[in-house]
Amino acid sequence: MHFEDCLCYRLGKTVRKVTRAYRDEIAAYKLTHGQFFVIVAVMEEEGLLPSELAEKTSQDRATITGLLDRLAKDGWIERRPDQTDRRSLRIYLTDYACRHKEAILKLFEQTNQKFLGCFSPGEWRQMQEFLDRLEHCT
Amino acid sequence: MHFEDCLCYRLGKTVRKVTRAYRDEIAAYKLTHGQFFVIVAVMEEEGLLPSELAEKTSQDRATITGLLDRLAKDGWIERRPDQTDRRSLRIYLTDYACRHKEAILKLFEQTNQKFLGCFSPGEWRQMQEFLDRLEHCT
DNA sequence: TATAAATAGTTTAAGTGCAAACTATAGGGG
DNA sequence: CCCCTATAGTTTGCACTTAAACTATTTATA
Repeated sequence: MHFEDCLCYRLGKTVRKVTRAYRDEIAAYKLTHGQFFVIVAVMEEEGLLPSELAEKTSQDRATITGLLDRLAKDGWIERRPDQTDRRSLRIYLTDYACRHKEAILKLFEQTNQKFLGCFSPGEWRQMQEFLDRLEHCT
Repeated sequence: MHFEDCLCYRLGKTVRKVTRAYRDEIAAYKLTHGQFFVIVAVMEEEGLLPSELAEKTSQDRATITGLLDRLAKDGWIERRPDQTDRRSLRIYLTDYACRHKEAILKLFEQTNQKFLGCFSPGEWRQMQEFLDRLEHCT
């Protein structure tokens, strides 16, 4: 059995390479790829809860806390208390983030396209199906 | 553009789920999946350099240093000086690791099979081809 | 209405990932 | 032989990941 046939290893290797390429694309904004996905998610819909952002980006709630911490510190987002549930927070863009909204969303689109461009639509559907299967074959 | 069509996000999501499943499989040995791959690599061939293990497992040299630190602390491997190049180290199994060698390699095989079992041989080749393409399409 | 259970978010601790700087050693001209 | 460069491994610093514990608040139920 070679490592190339170990799925966990194989996926990890690919994700590290793709993540690095992604990082280079978005370097201009000094955002990590994780921060980038969260800010895009907020730009797509403001006022979500951290837990909803965790769901939307498929990440742990604790991870989102850290990402929001850094996005807030760097002036991209702000946490506002929910009007009715004092446990909850609502995430909004700062003015700074609003000014960069169009450019960020465009960069997101372009960068994704760059990778998706390696696949025909049929291949991409096939790839998605493989990934779905993996997530559920446990 | 939905997140499901963002390759970096999509792969990250899958790798997190697969890694978690993998972790559950090997939990009995109190090894993380990263440590597990390194110890398997050493079991397949003793006496390699850390840099060769980094190459073999597709990880950064600095990451390997940390993994070897913990494997050494937990009594799995030992670093021995190279006979001719005093910069180099050679990685060997401890007696403890030797006693668990067969079981570990078997577990590696079984766990991989569990995931590979979700794919027909042709599908797995297709998947490998997709991953290779992604790694090179930058 | 007390009280127990559930929920939202955070914190903590340990490990992974990686760029950049660092130490020690080796090897190649001059 | 000396100096420059390359190499092996480590360290440092910061970010991500996750499990588990924790705080504050809300909801359900007895």
